[in-house]
Amino acid sequence: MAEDTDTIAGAALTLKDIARQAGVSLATVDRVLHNRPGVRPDTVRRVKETIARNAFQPHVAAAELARGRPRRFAFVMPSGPNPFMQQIEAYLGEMSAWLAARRLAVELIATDVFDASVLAASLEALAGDYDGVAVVALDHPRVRAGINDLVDAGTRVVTLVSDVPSSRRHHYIGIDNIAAGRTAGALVGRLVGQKSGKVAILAGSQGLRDHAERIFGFSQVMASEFPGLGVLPVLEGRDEDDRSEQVLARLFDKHADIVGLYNVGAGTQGVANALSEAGRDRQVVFVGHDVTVLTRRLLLQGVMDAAISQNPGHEARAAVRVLLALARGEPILSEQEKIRIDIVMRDNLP
Amino acid sequence: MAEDTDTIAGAALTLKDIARQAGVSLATVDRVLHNRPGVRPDTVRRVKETIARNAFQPHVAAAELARGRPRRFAFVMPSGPNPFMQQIEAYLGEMSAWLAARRLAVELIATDVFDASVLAASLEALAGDYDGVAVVALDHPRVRAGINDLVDAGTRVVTLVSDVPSSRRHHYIGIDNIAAGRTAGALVGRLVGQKSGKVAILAGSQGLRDHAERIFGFSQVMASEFPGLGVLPVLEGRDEDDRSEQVLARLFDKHADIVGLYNVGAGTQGVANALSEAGRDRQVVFVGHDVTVLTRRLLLQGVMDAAISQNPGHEARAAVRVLLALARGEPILSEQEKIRIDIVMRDNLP
DNA sequence: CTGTTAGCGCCTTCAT
DNA sequence: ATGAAGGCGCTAACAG
Repeated sequence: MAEDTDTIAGAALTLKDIARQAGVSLATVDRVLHNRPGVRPDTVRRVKETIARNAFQPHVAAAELARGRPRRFAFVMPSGPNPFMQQIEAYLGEMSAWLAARRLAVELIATDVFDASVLAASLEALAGDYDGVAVVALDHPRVRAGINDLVDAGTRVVTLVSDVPSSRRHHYIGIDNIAAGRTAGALVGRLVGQKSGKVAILAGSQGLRDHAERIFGFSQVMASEFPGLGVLPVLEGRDEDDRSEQVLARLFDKHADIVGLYNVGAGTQGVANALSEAGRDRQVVFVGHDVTVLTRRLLLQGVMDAAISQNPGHEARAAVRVLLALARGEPILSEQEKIRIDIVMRDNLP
Repeated sequence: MAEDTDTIAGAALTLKDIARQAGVSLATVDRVLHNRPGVRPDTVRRVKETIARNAFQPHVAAAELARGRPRRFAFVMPSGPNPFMQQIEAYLGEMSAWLAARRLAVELIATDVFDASVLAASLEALAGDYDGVAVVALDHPRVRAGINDLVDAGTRVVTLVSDVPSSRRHHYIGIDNIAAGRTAGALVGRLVGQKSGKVAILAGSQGLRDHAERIFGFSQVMASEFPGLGVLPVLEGRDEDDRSEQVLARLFDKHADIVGLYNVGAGTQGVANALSEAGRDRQVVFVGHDVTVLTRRLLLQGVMDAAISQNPGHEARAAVRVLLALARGEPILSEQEKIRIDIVMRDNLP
């Protein structure tokens, strides 16, 4: 019986064992383990060595139990009725039993995240009350300062969906929007195939960092790989259905040779309306973002050809896990927490 | 400041609180909590009611600590040098610190999973020694019996990558292969575009359940949505490079009008060789499975157009998490543990 | 600077 | 059928 066994992780030493081996007390090992002051340098060295030699891992369950007080995390989210954000909140809700069993309290804080001073004020108000904060952040100097202040106060901070790379946040939970735009471009180009013609881009606003990045990636690919397809100037629909429909309708009137359409943000219903009223919903290759009830239906109907998606459930859970790992001082499983750019077509709808 | 707060999970009751409220002792509550015998029916009812009324959640950390003995999980994996399986094993290795901190021991057991009696024997040998078993299973009556015996003995069992739906395994960690085949079909069809011609299918063996299912899904989509593309009879390459190259070379000789190619299993290097030697690596739309060093390179080179992938890291972690949740009696976050069918193209390579 | 000690909340014998 | 009591491994006072 060709059998071969290999064990991953087995050890079971305790703090006490380390203390004995190093010739010190429990408390001293604990101090070293948490880089707390009050230990002579060479004692530190001796203890660290013993820990390393034994590949000692403190038992998280014991540590958690001994802490006493529960951990509190805050999620600072946009106050408007954004379906994607609502999905994230819903998935947090699904975790409630999981959270309760670990004595973790998650609080949702709704704010106008598009107003830098309001958002910054909300962040300031959190100081000291939470072990960790996840925030859908606007990239603005005041917000950056707010984040940095929290970090300085010892709070763990992760940015969610929208990043502030220049801040000292511990982690970003979200996708690379430039790559997402490139992916959209490759799909539009490939799905259009041999045909030549024009490609339209509709964004919420080019002032939004994520939209701008997606457009950048999209244009990059179109220019370098599909030079036969002319890209029309970017339209703005403010992520609203009505406005999106109007600007697109006007565009369809002007150009009869549109073969592809990239919707960078929301306003999807408006896009679908404009396409069907122009009678072009089957001819134009239409790629957009996120899987919602609406995009799901459009994909099934064949109106939409592909959706670029970031998994909201994954983002919700990753944010909690990363905040928890940071708070505990545990390593982060980076491959697990990385948010992928999903290509969703009709047959692999989740 | 438009601010609104909402708390998810807050409680912090303990077993003792429940005991006092129900007018019984700690031990009795514990018995009820774990459906252990030795409690009068109406006491059970009273305690359960108190638990429900307070939405009481036992603290996992305390439970884990009190158990004393560590948990042992076994992963029964194919013994051959399969790159995909090696990836799963590597990701398990990456979790070792995480596992150690939770006093979980994971053991890899290499077996000839393609021989039903050998696999069944391996499973039998595990009885009683493990809290949970993950197995890459062949769908065969003897294997099914082996799985059921383990389940009956109280071991938690999950099937990994390859399922035995008729067994009583607690969970399947893997993708829906029919949907994966459909996704491949939709991609080949859409990427071929206007051109007409023939589509080739290369599988390892049609006797393998997952390969058969993928072919089924693929053919379904081709027939219903791309009737203009003729599907050639399925070739078999035994997942070997040499053989795959040979059978494809012969096919390319016979048919000058091949526009699409679906590689259902492994042997990818052979496929690439055959394509380039026939000078058709840029004209034929080539879709295959899994992201490996090789398929990654082929995607970047433009030889391969898309890879259908199941995330091996996700599968490894999901298997561990599900076994752990089952062992603890915790609910499973089904959306988290579901393995998605990933479409990977050049621009969204992970 | 270092050690001692009392829990954290639950599980598990062992009594009753 | 039920209860009492001792730990599991770590943290956090408090002593020295």
